[in-house]
Amino acid sequence: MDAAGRLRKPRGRYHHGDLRQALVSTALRVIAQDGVEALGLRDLARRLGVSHAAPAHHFPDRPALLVALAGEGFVRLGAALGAVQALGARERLAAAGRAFLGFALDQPGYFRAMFGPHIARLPRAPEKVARAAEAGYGVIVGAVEGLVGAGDARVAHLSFAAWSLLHGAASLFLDGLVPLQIPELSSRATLELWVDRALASLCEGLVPRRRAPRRRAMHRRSLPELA
Amino acid sequence: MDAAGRLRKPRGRYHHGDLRQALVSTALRVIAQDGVEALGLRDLARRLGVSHAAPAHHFPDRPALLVALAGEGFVRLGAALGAVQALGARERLAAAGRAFLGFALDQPGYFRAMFGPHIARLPRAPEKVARAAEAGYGVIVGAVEGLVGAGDARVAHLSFAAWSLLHGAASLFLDGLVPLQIPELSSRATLELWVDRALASLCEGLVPRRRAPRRRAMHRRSLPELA
DNA sequence: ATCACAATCTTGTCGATGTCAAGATTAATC
DNA sequence: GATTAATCTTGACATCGACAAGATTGTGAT
Repeated sequence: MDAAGRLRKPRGRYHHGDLRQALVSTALRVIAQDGVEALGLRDLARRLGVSHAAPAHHFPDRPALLVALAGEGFVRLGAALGAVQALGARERLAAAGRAFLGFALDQPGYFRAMFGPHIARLPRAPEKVARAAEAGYGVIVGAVEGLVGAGDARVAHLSFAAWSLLHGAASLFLDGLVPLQIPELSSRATLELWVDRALASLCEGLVPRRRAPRRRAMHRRSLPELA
Repeated sequence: MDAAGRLRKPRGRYHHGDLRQALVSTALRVIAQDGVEALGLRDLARRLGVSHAAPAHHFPDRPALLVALAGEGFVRLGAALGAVQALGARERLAAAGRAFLGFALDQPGYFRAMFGPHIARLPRAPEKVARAAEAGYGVIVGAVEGLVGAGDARVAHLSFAAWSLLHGAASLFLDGLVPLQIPELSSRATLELWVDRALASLCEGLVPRRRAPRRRAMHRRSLPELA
């Protein structure tokens, strides 16, 4: 097998040599460019110069390929988030946020495969994905615990808020829903800065640095319309 | 035409009578249950007791149906958000957040059609969708302006943070990615409460109520890994 | 009333897809 | 070097979105 990252199969050869890896990387490129919906097995085979049924020998069906992508994606995200663990309690959450957002923007293929709307309906994925996602989420929770102390009731709140914020920002940006509305946010650097500030604001609001009179109140406002 | 909300075509009749509306409402049900990917024109026709080519007379192709759903969804979301405008500046943002989240949870079909990853790639949609989404986003911006004053540099930051938070929370919940990780969040009421608190925390952090020494600093921490 | 026209629905077809089955070719192992 | 396993190919089938052409029904002018 050749060391070079060849994708298309040479015309003479019968075997591709590294079809599985080629399928994965090409699928990631397709998803990054045109979304999960645009991913087709026959199309992949065509791009790689291989017969339409060849992919089936590496991934039994389309869902299996997506599950494999999501699984590898979670491993990579876990690695990126794990590197944050070494940091001090004060900077860990901010670093985790930057790592998450950076992963989403750098690897949109993985991100979409991991967090797309299809993921919950993927056969065989839920348990595996849930466990892997839990690991990533655990890093966020750990960082928050380092901030407010483990066992604090605010841990769950702040973790979830941070997770939602990061997921929302990444999704909006990747799906092209942000630049249309907020011209300032067309650049990636601005997005990262703003998310960084928003995360800091969240902490500031939920766990004020100055010893303010510990008011976890402010929520006794009325809930108008929703039950 | 019968007033009752009939869906399937009576066996004797040649015309359905209200096929367009039946297509829309059935499509919403399908999307709410199984996602946008599961939406098929032939499947819809089958459910409604109509030939496989009948839908084409109301929606030329699949993207057109999705665009129509997204369009109507934006109208409804706009109405829900518009009702917030009457409120006082202090409560407007929280109310807008609850309205947005309530819409997403009550109308998951519309929400997915509006904010799914496909939306940016939908032909003819971008301009229309962008304008409609801008209107909804404008309500958020307006509410924030009522809080910190128009022209304030923090308006854009806080608006974007709130939007990301709401979008992320709604997406995670609808895609089944939350309950697996955070058992407390299996109930909708808890989700709404937590989002409400998170939104309040965001405000608290970015625009402190007490006259704290205006420190928009805290961002001079180093940016370790990302460029 | 009736006639023409437009709207609506049906049947038939085409190319493309995912999946399965069976055979061909190459690599690996004893 | 022969046998076995892995890999790839060809062929087929059901299903899908889309197009074309014909059938049926509602509408409006005369």
